[in-house]
Amino acid sequence: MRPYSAYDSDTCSIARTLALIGDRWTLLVLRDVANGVRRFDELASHLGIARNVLSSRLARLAQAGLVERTAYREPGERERHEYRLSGPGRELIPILLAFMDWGDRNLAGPEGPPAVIRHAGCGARIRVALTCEEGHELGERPRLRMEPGPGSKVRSSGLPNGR
Amino acid sequence: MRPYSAYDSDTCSIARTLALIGDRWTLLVLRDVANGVRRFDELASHLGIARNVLSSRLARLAQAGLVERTAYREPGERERHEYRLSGPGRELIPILLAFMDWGDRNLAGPEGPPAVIRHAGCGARIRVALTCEEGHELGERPRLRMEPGPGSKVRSSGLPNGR
DNA sequence: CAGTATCCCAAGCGATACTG
DNA sequence: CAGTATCGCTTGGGATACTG
Repeated sequence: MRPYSAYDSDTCSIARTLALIGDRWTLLVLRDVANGVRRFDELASHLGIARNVLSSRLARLAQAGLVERTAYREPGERERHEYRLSGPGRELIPILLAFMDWGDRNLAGPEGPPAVIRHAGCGARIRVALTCEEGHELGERPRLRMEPGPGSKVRSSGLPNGR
Repeated sequence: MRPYSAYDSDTCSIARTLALIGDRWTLLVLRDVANGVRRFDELASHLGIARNVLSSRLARLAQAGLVERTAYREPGERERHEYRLSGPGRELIPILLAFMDWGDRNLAGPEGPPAVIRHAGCGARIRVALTCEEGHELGERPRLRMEPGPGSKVRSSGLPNGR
């Protein structure tokens, strides 16, 4: 069986996702949009991001289909635009919550976490968990095994340095 | 009730975590280390990362306590070093799996996912899921509510632009 | 093999000015 | 208000050379 490093690093869902949203600002933009910050200026002001950068991030997210840019008009007002998560965009929420969970546990001060996520229906806290499709409980230190999938790609090691 | 944008953007577990591991390479380094790639040269070669950058990332991760750098010596060999995830580092695994899950669903080609994670015990696939502490099932589009926690911080809007 | 140090470049970012 | 365009800088990163 091949070692992990025999497989191409870029042909990996983590690497691919990172290439799309793995820069300094994108995840924070998505966090804000997920929390109902919908207008350009409000995003810019809350995040403290440069306007051109925000513009380019929103454009990329819209093109990738993670965010929808829609026009609307409140009575008496002129037309405005707003940004919302699309379907695939909402599927990113576990990523945001996984970051939040880790930060809460490892980087929060003694006061406690800066924010709490609750189930809107019952008010209980939401957590990110790993589940086994057989239904087994996975404790704190689950034993995982990674194996190549159908889309795996072995590294073409023709070049001198194996790249 | 204050809108989300009234709270400081940096005082957020997502922002804090991102400040630590949210650059172009760190998560990939962690992915490799989590998969048993333990030696410097193997990491450098597999990732295609510049050696100085790898060096600085590993140093930061070691200092933050996410990765442990240990010396060891195989019989007859000279001393070597290896990198492994520490306890807090292993807690990052849900983040990695959340990225992987999203990429599998949204960025994989028709062949299927490049890799599969299984429960070492039973061989069933592992998924990332959101759970409610009351035990409610959370479907595809769970209704979540974010509320300020004890460590929340309202934006100090003394400056002209509200920063 | 396992790094560290140096050099240089380019992407990414911030500030600002401008347009609908 | 909601962006786009331009400019200049800073920093992250790549290549390479060097040391234990």
